[in-house]
Amino acid sequence: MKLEMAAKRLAELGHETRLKIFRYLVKGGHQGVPVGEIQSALDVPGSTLSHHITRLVSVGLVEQRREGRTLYCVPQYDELHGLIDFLQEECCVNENNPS
Amino acid sequence: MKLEMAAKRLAELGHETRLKIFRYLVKGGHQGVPVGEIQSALDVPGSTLSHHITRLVSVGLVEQRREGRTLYCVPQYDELHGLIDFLQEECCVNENNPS
DNA sequence: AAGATATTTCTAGTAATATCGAAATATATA
DNA sequence: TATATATTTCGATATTACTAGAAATATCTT
Repeated sequence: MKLEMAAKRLAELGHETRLKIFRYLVKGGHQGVPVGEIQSALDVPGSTLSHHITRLVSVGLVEQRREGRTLYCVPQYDELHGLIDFLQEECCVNENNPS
Repeated sequence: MKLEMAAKRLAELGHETRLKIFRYLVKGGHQGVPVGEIQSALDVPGSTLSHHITRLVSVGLVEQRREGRTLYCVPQYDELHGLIDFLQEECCVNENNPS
């Protein structure tokens, strides 16, 4: 993952409401969670929720799938793991080797 | 880790310059890296760099240790791992169990 | 003490983000 | 077609963050 993308994703997760949303999705599993369920579970006004979900989608951490009137939000586990790997990349390779 | 703290830490990492700084520190190991080395390695103006380091310190992702005129920045690996664990906590526990 | 080195604080202009009610859109059902 | 449900878009305001030059502080050396 490029640093720019990693920073964007971390920034989106770095907001209490969005982090709550994302964790709720991660907990929910691969089938995804309807927007309406997130709304009642987390008690966020619709317009605010929609804004935050749009941002998570915009950086690829969430995708959406429509079934009739219901929009499911699906967390992108691969991107999450890529982000985690990025944070630990080259960990300590310069330990005791001051450049 | 509380959600509020996790969000704060993610937000600080969600900035290109700060993420570069933090990764440089993570790579550098437990002894830490002098501010001046970060400055020349990443080519950031001193006042800007100081501002970003202060923010990383303020959320506990970095600590500092002074040796004479030199300030070493030490990444807090435990906090990083705590953050990573937080992101994966309860992963998929509701898979196929719509509430 | 004077000068050099390392880093921070101050300051201010600019830009980005958060919030949520109201209105709009999309889809289903009667 | 009319109504209900699900979700988004619009719009306006308020708050917070980014940047970097200049000045200040801290420590070391001579």
